[in-house]
Amino acid sequence: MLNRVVLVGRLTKDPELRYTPNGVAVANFTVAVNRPFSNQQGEREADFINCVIWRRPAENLANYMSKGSMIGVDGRIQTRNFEGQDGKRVFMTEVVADSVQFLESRGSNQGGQPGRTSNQSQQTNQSGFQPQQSNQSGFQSQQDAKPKSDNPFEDSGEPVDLSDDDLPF
Amino acid sequence: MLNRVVLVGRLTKDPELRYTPNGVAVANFTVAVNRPFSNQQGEREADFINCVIWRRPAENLANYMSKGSMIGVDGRIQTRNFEGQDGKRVFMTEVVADSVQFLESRGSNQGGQPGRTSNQSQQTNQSGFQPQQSNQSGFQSQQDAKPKSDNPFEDSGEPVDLSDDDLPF
Amino acid sequence: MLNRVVLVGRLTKDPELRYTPNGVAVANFTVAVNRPFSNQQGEREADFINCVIWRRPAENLANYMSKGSMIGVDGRIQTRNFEGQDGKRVFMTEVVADSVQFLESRGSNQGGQPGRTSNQSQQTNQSGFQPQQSNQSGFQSQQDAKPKSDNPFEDSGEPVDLSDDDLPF
Amino acid sequence: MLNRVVLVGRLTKDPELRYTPNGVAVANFTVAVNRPFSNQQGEREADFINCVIWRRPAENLANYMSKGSMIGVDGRIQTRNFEGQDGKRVFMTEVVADSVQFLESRGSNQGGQPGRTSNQSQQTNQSGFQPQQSNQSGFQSQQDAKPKSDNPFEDSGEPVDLSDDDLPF
DNA sequence: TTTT
DNA sequence: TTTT
Repeated sequence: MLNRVVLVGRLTKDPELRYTPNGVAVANFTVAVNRPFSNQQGEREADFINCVIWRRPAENLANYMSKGSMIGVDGRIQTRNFEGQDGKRVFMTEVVADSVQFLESRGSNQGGQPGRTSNQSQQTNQSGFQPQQSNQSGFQSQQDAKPKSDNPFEDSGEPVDLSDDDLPF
Repeated sequence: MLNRVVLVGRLTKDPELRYTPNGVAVANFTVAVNRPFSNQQGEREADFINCVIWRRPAENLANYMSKGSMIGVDGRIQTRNFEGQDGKRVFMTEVVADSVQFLESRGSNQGGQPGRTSNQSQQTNQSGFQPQQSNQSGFQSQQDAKPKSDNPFEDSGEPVDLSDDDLPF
Repeated sequence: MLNRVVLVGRLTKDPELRYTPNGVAVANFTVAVNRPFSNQQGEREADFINCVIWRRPAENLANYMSKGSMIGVDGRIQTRNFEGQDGKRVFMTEVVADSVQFLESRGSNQGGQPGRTSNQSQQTNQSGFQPQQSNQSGFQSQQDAKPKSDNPFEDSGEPVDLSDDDLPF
Repeated sequence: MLNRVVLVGRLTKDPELRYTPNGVAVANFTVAVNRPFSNQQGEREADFINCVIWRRPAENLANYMSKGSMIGVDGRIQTRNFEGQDGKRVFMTEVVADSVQFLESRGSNQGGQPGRTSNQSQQTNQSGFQPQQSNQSGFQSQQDAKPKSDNPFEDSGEPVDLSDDDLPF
């Protein structure tokens, strides 16, 4: 049974990185993909597609990409259902990403805030490692080492209420 | 912005064919796609993916495929939201199929009820046109002429409460 | 950089299973995919797409599928070039399959030769294990155990002139 | 029969725009897609995938994208064979693009030569229409109007030796 | 409950 | 609120 999804679009907000009780990283994010046609009012609409990614690539995504970043996603559609807070069954459909490609971080052309990894200007960045520059690579998150980061959210790695049952492997 | 989905799986129920007030055919269906791995209990789970298809291919799907039929779907992910019956906003994600491939109708190997198009045995079918035989083609619904059918559901073509706003073109 | 291919079509011949000097299984096969439109002569043409698959799934494919079998392929496009026998550089494009789905073996509906695994009638097969029946599963080759087989070609596993350089991992 | 390809990569050279004797535009181009893994020498290799696109999107591609531009491709694999100049049959595999997405033109971050559409600096471009800026859109070529251009190659539209038999519709 |  |  085949189940394959490929998306290219922009993050509607910063990815949300969490850790399962067992310490497995998982990031949720939403990709806005503009439709290739206009509606009857002549407007271009978009689809807002919920995605999840696990482990190392989850951390890379959270480190390098932020609201507005353009990414590519290769994955599969997953459906789940769970008890809602009102006791009703909630059905949800999301894309489980096998890999994510960093196509362009928000601000990469304007010298703005390049992701949440840094508050210094991109222009004066001396690190030599600038994953947020789309023109340098378009690399995939799976192969990237996890860089040192002073992002307290990520470093804390505090477990949240996430069952390992969601783990696809 | 890229948005591409390919699925192969089985219909969880007969496709539901409707017509917009303007007479445009639209079919809703759900595809069960078995996951390629087992969960922690060692069971194989499936994803149940809601799909829509418009116009002629919608009619072909409803005519030839039924619960249990294996199909291929080529399409894109669409998200919508609407006012639920309880006044709350409902978000939904579905696949809009560009084309559907008929891979095998339920019962095609066992001589059972081949779709809803006929109540005579497949063995004695003299029509010469047997779309439900996966070994004869694997043809795509887009190219197929709509055959005469005494299926009252399809012929009635009664308009239902469906806005043309949903039309993707 | 994204590179994703999904195919559903039929094997134009039996898969060719080989082993690298290191004993790694690799199978070459060609999938015929009918085009969804007719040419100017009103004929339906097909694309004949060369594919490779490695390791266990290669053995499964060779064991269960044969000329005429319908399969699904999920993979990526690979290009290579090598010195031809006439000293000229040969460029080739093929699909490297990550996984293959067995949709229907040739003969599964006609009771003919079901793959190369058996020369007895499908009707009288008592083995209880009939992977070539598309109606029983549509399972993926990755998860299947390699069954006992008296196929001399497969068992010999004789090394051929295949470099491990071709190995994608 | 399903046949779907999605690529994201960079043009290895400027697209080659031609016209059939009937005046139908067609562009050939090659996309380099870096592989997501290293070979045994620890080097990252790439696949160089030949593509074709027809009609309006062919002209848009040639107008806006050039060597080094990053694009997304949604299409299908096509195989053809023809008589080579040495009388031998040549088999070729290429991707027929249904649509192309402009992700980033070469030079869009460095202020270099932005495509072949202009020889003035990107900085001082007053046109208000800057398709080569990936940060402004990521629009698809299908929807774009063909802009006025003084590119002699494109304007001449001289017919070349291209059979309309290649036309996919 | 959305990106450019 | 699921297919084989």
